[in-house]
Amino acid sequence: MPKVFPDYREEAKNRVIKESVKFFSEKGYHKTKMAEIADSLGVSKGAIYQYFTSKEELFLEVLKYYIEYTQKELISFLNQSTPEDLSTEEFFDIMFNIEQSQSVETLTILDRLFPPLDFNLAISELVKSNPSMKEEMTKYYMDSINIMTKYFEDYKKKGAIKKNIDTYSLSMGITSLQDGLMAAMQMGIEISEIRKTWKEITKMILKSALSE
Amino acid sequence: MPKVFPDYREEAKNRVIKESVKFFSEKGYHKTKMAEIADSLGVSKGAIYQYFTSKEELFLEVLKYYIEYTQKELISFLNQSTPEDLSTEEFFDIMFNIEQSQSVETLTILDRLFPPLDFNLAISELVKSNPSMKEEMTKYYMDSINIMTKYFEDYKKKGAIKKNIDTYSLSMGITSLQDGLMAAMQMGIEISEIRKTWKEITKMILKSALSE
Amino acid sequence: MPKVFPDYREEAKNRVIKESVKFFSEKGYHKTKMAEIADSLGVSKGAIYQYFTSKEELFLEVLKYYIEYTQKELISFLNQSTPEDLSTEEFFDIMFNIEQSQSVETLTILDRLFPPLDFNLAISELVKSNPSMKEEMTKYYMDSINIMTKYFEDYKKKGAIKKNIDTYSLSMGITSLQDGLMAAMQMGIEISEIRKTWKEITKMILKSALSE
Amino acid sequence: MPKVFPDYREEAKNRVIKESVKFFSEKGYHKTKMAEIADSLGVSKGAIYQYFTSKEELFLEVLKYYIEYTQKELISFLNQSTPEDLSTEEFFDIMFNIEQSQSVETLTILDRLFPPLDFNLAISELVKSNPSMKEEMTKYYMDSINIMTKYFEDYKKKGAIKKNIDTYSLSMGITSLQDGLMAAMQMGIEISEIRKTWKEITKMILKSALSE
DNA sequence: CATGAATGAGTATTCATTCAT
DNA sequence: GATGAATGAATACTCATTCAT
Repeated sequence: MPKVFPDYREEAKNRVIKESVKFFSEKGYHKTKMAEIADSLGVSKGAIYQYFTSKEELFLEVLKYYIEYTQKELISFLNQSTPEDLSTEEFFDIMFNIEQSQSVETLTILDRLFPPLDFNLAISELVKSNPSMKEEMTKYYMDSINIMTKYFEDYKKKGAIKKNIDTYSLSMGITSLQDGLMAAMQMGIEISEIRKTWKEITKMILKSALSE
Repeated sequence: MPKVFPDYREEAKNRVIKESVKFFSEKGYHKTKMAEIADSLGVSKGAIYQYFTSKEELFLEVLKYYIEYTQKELISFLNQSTPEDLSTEEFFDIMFNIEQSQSVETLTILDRLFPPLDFNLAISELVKSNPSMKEEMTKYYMDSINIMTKYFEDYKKKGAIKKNIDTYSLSMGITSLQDGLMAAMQMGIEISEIRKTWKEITKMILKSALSE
Repeated sequence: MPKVFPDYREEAKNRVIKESVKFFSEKGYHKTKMAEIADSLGVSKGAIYQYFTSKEELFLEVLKYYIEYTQKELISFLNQSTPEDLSTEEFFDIMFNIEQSQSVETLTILDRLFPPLDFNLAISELVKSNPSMKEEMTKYYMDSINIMTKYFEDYKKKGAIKKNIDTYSLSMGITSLQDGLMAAMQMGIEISEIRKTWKEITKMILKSALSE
Repeated sequence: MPKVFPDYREEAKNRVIKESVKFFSEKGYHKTKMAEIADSLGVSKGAIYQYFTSKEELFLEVLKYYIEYTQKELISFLNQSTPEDLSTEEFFDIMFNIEQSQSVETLTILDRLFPPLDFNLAISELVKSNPSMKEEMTKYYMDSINIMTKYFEDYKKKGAIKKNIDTYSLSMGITSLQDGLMAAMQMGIEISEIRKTWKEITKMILKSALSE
């Protein structure tokens, strides 16, 4: 591990972030201790503080990492799909970070990622004492909506989506449905139920939105 | 209030719960301190422990109080409305705890209540150290879905809802949409945007679900 | 120890202050640990934090306590003495907190008090990050000068001090001499040497200041 | 500067010392971090440890540097002045490290040096964990006194100072007055006030000490 | 010689909870 | 029942110092 390597610092940060994801997603912000992240990385606590000023900052970076990852997944999916594909199991699995095991019955959440709502408690708490963070989070949230809006707008121009549809509301609706179902997942609702709901509801929405 | 009064205890508990709601909803679970709840009530910390074994228990009671309140609102609304009314501003305002001020422009969130998402999230953290709690919370969540399902089922029998519609998925979809928009509200998205999305999306969903 | 006693809080604070004096004076600000103060008092660390927000605040209170004590000693001495008495061993011993043991040879510094300069390091450090504290300290310092100035001014009116003497400078000079000798004491200079210097120099100063 | 140069080491040490002076004098011992000294020098922390075993040792070297500098100034002044010159503004400015700007009103303390009291005090804390250091510091302190004593003794022999004057006490008195006024300067007392006190008090002392 | 990543011992501070009065 | 002083376990964070490169 050449420590004088130019991008060593950047790589080290990333290693910490990736390790932290596991803990924050599994145990939440407060139950996660700096000591256990350090232990898990096989380094001292001090080492983490070389890269992140505080636990809060580390959490924020973890958050960004996750959000950016998710946005990329979304963009990549949209680039190769038609609106109808949104009602698809594939889209559901990607956006909900679900991994299909051998048997269709056992679905597990990818442990290298995590449901975003697991963070929201911490976010909503941290945001209250750190208003600048709110802006940033809002920005990320809106970005996702805007990406989808542009996508729908394209299809609207092509005539695939009805003229009278507000693509921005459509995007926010679909995003919200996803977020809400993510919460349901956390409440312990069966994934199969959630997946079914996703397919049914998006189908209904799209049926109204798409031109015949 | 004479202390010999039989349900003095019950009333005292309620007073604590109602005061606690403000803090938990405004500052979240961790940032809320037992001391400040006590101060705000004008009693000592010890007094609270006369009624609640722990902060966690208090929080749970607050949760139940909120959920029951919300369920009542939902039931009461459903009792006097047709499915179409779900796309209505009235329903939105009730379910999102929004209070319309004099001017249409200024909408404020009722401070005596608060978005349920914050709760869902606090739960998701607490649930991990108290698994028995998960069941209870899931039960509450499902109850709400079931109430709505029964409601839709009635309309299905009457023929107002198409035969092929899965009313359970419909209910979960609408509930999730609501939860997701609640999250958007917390992210700082304009209430007018959220309301618009709610109206548009529910209208789309219902258009597909309702018989012509 | 009745904890609900009206002035219990005030008394408890004082007990902490008096205990802390020992440690701060002996080991300085940084080497003194909250834990040892607590241990020495036979209470938990938390107990101290009930009365003082921080170590810094505790230190400040200790400081005030000391300064006020010293000012009182000064006032009391001046009230019953003529300027000539300043060159006296008694004054020296009082102002330098020196206690004469059985044998004249063994002089010990009172352990319930402490040389003020021992604090100055901490003060000068803390003052830099807490400008409001500087004002307060300056105020205390000036108060002492002013007390002495008024005293000399009285004697000037009575004709005992020459008309052309600036009593303010005289006061600051004597105070500074004292502070400087206190530092010398800390440097390990023999107390007998310091005492001798005090007597000689004050005598010289007063010889010039007092009317024949 | 070629690294093969024999006293490269010595020069490097000096560079570190001169840079450290700024920080120690401005922020005190504890608030000064090795990292900031290194940064300010544009080198790594490790580099400093090539020349100084520890922060404490560095601080001590800085101290010596300062004391030696001050002693040189004192010696050089005494060599070309009579005792009366001690009451002079020039002596004050030199010993108090004050720099006269264009206008007489704006006096600034040289930032490359700093009041010795700050050092005395830092010593008093460090000395406790490193008693051997005390001797060394005491030696330095006494050296200064002795230099002045010898100086006065010369004048005593010449008959300029009264026979009955203890020149050692006289020296310690003047040194202490200086130290005490240095403390006053740190307390935020106006330099003009301090300078005035210096002139008045030394004049009084010398009036008694010098032969008519 | 120089670097700077990693160390790890050290500590102030917080706060839910208890219990003597 | 009520009080609030005391508890004590729990943890984030600091920074002088080391050492592999």
